[in-house]
Parts: sequence; structure tokens; C-alpha cells
Amino acid sequence: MERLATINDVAKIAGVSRQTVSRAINNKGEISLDTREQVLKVVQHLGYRPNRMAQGLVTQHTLTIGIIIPDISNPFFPEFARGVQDFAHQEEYNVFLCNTDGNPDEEVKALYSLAAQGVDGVILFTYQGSDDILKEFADKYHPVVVLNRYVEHPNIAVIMVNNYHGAKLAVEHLIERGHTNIAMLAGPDTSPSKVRQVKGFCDALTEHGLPVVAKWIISSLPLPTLTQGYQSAHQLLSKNPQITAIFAYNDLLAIGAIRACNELGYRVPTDCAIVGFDDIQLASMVTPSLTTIYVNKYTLGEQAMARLLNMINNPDSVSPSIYVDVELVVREST
Amino acid sequence: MERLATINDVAKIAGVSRQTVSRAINNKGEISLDTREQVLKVVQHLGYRPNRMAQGLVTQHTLTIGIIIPDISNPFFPEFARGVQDFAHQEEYNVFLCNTDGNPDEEVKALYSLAAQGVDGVILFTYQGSDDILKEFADKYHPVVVLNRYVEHPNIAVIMVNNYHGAKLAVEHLIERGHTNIAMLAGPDTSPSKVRQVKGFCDALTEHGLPVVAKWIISSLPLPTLTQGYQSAHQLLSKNPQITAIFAYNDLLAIGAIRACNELGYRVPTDCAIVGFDDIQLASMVTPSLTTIYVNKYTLGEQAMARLLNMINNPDSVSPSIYVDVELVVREST
DNA sequence: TAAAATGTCGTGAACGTTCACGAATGATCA
DNA sequence: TGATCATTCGTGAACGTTCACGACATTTTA
Repeated sequence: MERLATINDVAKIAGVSRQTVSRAINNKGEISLDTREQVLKVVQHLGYRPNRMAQGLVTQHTLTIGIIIPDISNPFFPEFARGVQDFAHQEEYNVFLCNTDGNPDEEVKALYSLAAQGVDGVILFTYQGSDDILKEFADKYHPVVVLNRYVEHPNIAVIMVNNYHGAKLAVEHLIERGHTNIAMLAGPDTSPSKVRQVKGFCDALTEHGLPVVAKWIISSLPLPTLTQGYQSAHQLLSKNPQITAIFAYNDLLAIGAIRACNELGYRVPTDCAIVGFDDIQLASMVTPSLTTIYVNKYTLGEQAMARLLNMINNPDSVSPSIYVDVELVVREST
Repeated sequence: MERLATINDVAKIAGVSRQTVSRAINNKGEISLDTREQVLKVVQHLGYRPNRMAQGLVTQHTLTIGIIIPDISNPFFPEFARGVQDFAHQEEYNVFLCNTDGNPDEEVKALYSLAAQGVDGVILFTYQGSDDILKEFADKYHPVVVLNRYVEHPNIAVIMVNNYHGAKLAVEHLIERGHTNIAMLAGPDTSPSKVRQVKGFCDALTEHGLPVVAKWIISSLPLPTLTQGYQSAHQLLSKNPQITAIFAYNDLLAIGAIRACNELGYRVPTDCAIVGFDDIQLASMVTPSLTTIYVNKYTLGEQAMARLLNMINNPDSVSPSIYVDVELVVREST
């Protein structure tokens, strides 16, 4: 591991000063075309690359950002992360990835670890902690893009998936198919998107003159996973045989519910129809394939990164909230 | 965004020098217990965190590493990445993630982008580029852990999944089930693990007195994806109806093959048995569920990170190659 | 023609931390 | 008692880069 070339090495060989080299590679400040070319030749020859830590120390910009998500193993997030990363790399940014398993303590740890690292901004998905901590962070450190949670702060941008509308689409689809006894596998109580989704679910029912049965709305704690969906659906259906349709907070819960149906001898969709949310890749691969609400996760990631970049480069601009819309995808499970 | 507290702020308030603060937080060098406690109180109070860029500039260590993989959307990699990340965070390291889509140019770009970023090391999965580039990188920059490819270099550690053995297990299982006409959906030609796997496949056949039919071994280019598996299997089975079993390079190819079977009216496993490789979560969720070769992806990630840490901390130690073994998991597809 | 303006480049300082060294204090020993 | 040692702490330098400013040569302007 030999020593890497520094800006001084380049300067010495090119016969100019550090500053001139800096001007040449950053393409700013006054420099003649001739010397610029000369310097760049030497840069090329030595394979010189500016040390990002030294740059970061003086400019207070590191060209890095962080993503904080519950779990990259959850099939929703890889696509989202790719959206962020592809956009980021295109803009010369590198990306840190942190998993929290939905644990608020871990979220805070990740937040401050990234701050000490010197990231230029953070993208935060399904934040469960307190607004105050987040606002304090945004005050003291860097811009933040938050997904699926509303936080009002000049240094925080919000992107919301339209869970409310998605839930309505799902329930209306089930009602069209003739279902009247519809249950819901809801998300974790701490999740704000869960609240909006439940509201859409209830509103759709009442708008069609159907009663809302509180006992048929089951929260999934701590995380909306396959086994959670399996257990909740199992309990729900064996206690309430009159239920003929289930709407789930996400596809994992829905797929768990399908398994529960199979085990209880319910046929999907004949005996019990099921609708998921997110349209992860798995949704079209299971049997029966899953009717669900499509969310463009990759684009969501790109948008989040675009917002963050905008905030980094224009610190004083306002960042209005964005709502991302969703679509119904009908498959075999309804 | 107010200015962050620096070591000098702490020093001033605590009434000591920078160096004493440094000694207190890094818990090294001689310092009395009293002053240490005093300093740490101030650190706590100010919420001081050492600036990693300043640290990195002088120590040449950044407490960051990079992972380079083809695609985090491929279900194999999230679990692997979590293994790396969990271990890394536990050791106070942060992790950069780069996707290359199997493109060698992107691999090199990622490698040098990470080097400029100042990572302490790199974990490289399914590297497709030339040995020379990698060796030059390991010479000039930092230690590298390479998976599923053999590269001899003092600054490069190698971890291999035992594809050869896995392929043998799969084929022997099919032969036990009475199959004699077995085809293979192989990986991309550029992948070294593909070569070892094909060898295991062929050896298993010949050891049991069965002929190897070259035409029945199909490479998947450029990437071993669902649609690749579907197309290859479709073509293979419609041209060669005598085939009764397929062994696939990975689970995605295998699941694509299941779909092709369904479409051609072949029943799995009655008309055509299928074995995959990797045991991704999806494998147990599809219908019929997939017999496959289990690889502990999370542990693989942990091991890779452990090797890398060891190389970072003990630059002169030798790093022998590791072989990670695999197991057969029998499910409905055979 | 002298003064002002422009274009090009270099120099010292700063970013926040650690390292190598040295200074001061008190304890220990012959 | 004077010398030696261990313990504890502080000071200047360095890491590699950019920023603010100034210097110089050349061109433009009054």
C-alpha cells in the first residue's frame, strides 16, 4: 500500500502551485486553458484523486448521504434503495445504508452515526421516533427527507405514499367483487401510514353503507412480516368465519394470510379474497398471485434523492410535501 | 444549521487541552480518572462527536468500508448485506453500498469511487473484471475480500461458496429420485462459481454412469434472472421432451423454470423435477415450493466483514481462503 | 502617458483531529 | 538531600484540501 498522490505532488510535477491544481480539477476560478490542460495531464498520469476527507474538512460537504430503513431484507426496500443509489451515483454521491429493524433507538443511533460521519443529508423511511429528535437533528445537522410521515420543519422534506387512496381502491375493488364482510391486517400502530390506510379502509366501507367492525382490524406488532400475517389471519378467520375478504397493510402480511387460508382449508379467492399493498416482486410469483396496490418504489427512491439534493444545494428553498399516487393491480387472489 | 461542537470547545469548557480531550474520548494515553470523568461530562453535555473527516485525515482510517454487488434487488444480496452491515455497525463501521449490474466497467468505477472516498476496505461479490485491476487496487489502496473468485494476493482474502459440492448434492438427489435425463440452467460464463458448479454437475453424472449432454447445459447471459430462467427452460423443454429434471444455478432461474413448466403443461415435480441454489426466501413461498441448496447468506456476510476487519487491523497477517459449505433442502419441486 | 481594470497565479491560513515530543509535578530511591 | 522515575498534561506540527487575499503582468481606459 504505497502512498497516494496528493495535490502537492501534482503541483510539483506540473510546476505550478496547489491552488492552480485545485482550480484545474474543480474547473473554477481563473485559470488559462493552457495551464489547465498541462495540469490535467499530470493528474491523469499520476492517477491523482482528491482526498475526500480533506475536501470535506474544509468545504463541509462530503458528497455522501445516508439512507435509514427498517430492513433491507424486506423486499420493499431494495428497489427503493436502488432508486436512491442510482440517482446518487449519477451525481457523484456515495450512499451509506443503515437498518434499524423498526427500533426507534437504532434510528437515533443511525442518525447520529451518519451525522458524525459527515453526510450531507439523510433519507429516512418509516421513522418511528419522536418529532422533536428529528427536528433537533435537522436544526443542528443536515437536511432530511422523510417518507410516510408528516413533520413540519424548514430543513425537512416530506414524501407520502397515498396510502389513503390505495386503501380505498382496494376496498372498493373487494366490494365490487361482492364482498361485504371485509377485515384488515393493519400495520404497526406506530406507523403513520398505517393510520392513513385504516382511515381509507373505514371511509370506503361507510361510503358504501357497510359497517366498520373494530375487531376485524388487527395491528401487526412489532413488524408487518410474513409470520405476523399468517398468525393474525389464522386467528381472525378461525374466530370469524363470516369474513370473506382481507385487505392487508403490505404484501408480506397478505402472503402470510394466503398461507393461513390454505392451512384452514379456505380457498383463495373463492372462500376468502385477499388484497395486499406495495406490489413487491414476490406478489406476482406466489400462488395464487396477489392482487395488490402498486407503488413505484424505484421512482420513490429517485424522488427522495432528488429532493435531498435540492435541499443540499439550495439550503433556503422551501420543500413542499409530495404525494405519490398508487394503482390497483388485479391478480388471482380476488 | 448551527456550528457543531469541536474538540476545542470541549477543551475550553473543561479547562484542559485538546490532547487531553482526545485522550479522554479515545481512552488511551495516560490520563487520570478524575480529569477523564470531567471531560466526558462536558462531552456529554455538548453532545460532542469527533469529526470523522478530521480523524480520517490524520489517522488514515475512516471506519468505513464498501460493498460492491451486482444488484441489491436480487433477493440473494440483502441478506448478505445485512450480515456485513450488522457486523460492521457493531464495530463502529459504516458501510457504502454499490450496485454494478454485473457490468465490469461499473465495478472498476465503484472500486475507485470508494478508494477516493477513503474506505478502509472493500468487499467484492461476483467480480467480473480482470485480476490485474483488482491486484493493482489492492496494492495501491486497501484490503479486499473477494467472494466466489480466486485471486492470489497478500492484500486480498478469498471466500468461496462450495458450489461444486452443492451441485453434486443436487444432482445426486435427482438421481436418487430416479431421474437420468437431467439438464442444467448454468450461470453467466464470466462467473467462476458457474464453472465450479458445472464441474460438480458433470462429475456427479459421470460418477453415476450417466452421460453428460453438452446441449443440455445452458448459460444465462447476462444475468441469472427470473425471465432468463423462464426463457431458457421454455426453449430447453420444448426442444428436448425427454428431459425430466433441471438443476439451476440459482433460485431465480429455477423459479423461472417452474413458470415455464406450468405454461408448457408440465407438472412439477411429476413431469419435471427442479432444484435451485441459494435458498432465498422466495424459494419456500412459491408453489410448488423449491428444493434447493441452502447457503447461509447472512453468515457469509458476517464472515466477509470479519475477514476484512482482520486484514485492516493486522495488515501483515496472511489470509487463507475459506470454503463455506452448503446443504440440500428438499421441498415440493422434486 | 499614467491610471485603472483585467487576467492569471501563488501564499498563508484554516478546517478538526492525532502524533511526537517535551514540561511539570510528585513519588521513590540511594 | 539530590537524582531518578512515573504520572499526567500541554504544545507545535502534520494530514490534504479550499478560501481569502495579494502579487504580478498585461490590457484597457481617460
